[in-house]
Amino acid sequence: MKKKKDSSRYKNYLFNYKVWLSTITGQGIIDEDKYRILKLIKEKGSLKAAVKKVGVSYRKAWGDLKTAEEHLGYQIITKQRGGKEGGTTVLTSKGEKLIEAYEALQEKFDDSVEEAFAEFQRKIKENQ
Amino acid sequence: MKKKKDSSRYKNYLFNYKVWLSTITGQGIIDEDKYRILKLIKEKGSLKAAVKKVGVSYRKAWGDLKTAEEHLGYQIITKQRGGKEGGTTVLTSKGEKLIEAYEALQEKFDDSVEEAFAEFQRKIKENQ
DNA sequence: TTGCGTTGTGTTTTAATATGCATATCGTGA
DNA sequence: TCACGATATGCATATTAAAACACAACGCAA
Repeated sequence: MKKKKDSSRYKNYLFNYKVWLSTITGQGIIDEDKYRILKLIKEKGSLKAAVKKVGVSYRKAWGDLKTAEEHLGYQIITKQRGGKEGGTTVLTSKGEKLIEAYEALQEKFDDSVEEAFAEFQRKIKENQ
Repeated sequence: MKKKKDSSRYKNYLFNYKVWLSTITGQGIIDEDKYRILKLIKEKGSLKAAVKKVGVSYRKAWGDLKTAEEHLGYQIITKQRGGKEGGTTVLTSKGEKLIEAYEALQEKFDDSVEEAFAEFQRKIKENQ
């Protein structure tokens, strides 16, 4: 049995919300999972270790990162096969900028939507 | 070949975002599709007509609405079989409140995240 | 030169969702 | 009382995304 992963941003309300970014053609750029993987790559220097912790398959994460790079038009990670450790994956400086931008975005979202959520809930509550 | 439906909220940026609400246990309450269906029910008085326009199967929409009602704890639509037209589906007043609250939420999102998006994009642009 | 551990990638399997189909139920109006 | 058209719902099929699997490729270190 696989544990169910949920990348929602939990709020102090009855409801969740999720946000993710994609290109206008629908290609995924970054979401909570990919963000966590990138953070762990930065920490561990290994994609394999990162996906294990996040609980997503290596195959999928590898493909997702490749897709994201293609659509961004630049590399966010640099990978190496072989060597003492078997190989490594590290963030490029652009990759670091990406996660910083994503963090800032999430922070702004958290702040700015709080009121919207509170109001939604208040309106829904009137229905009880 | 089925046409791919996308319930993203398109912005004047390179990116999209999607928002949807669920209970904290992950049960879907409302998203863009369900919102559109409810609007069309209000307009047409028919679930069948609504799902046709939105492009989702009657079977699914019917089940989703039922689930949403179970988790909200009240009815958002009232349905009738038989009669001149074969049957009808209309919104309850609580259903109307729900879509109003959802509209207000989306509006607030649109307003409040605009700045966050702009800043994200500005940061990402530095990467080019 | 062999083994190790990780990246790289196609193929197969599995699981989750949605669709499609079949058929019952109902209420009006002809 | 019969046909119509929409709702109601189980079930079988199809679709899709993800996971699992299986190896190849690589480079260091013993």
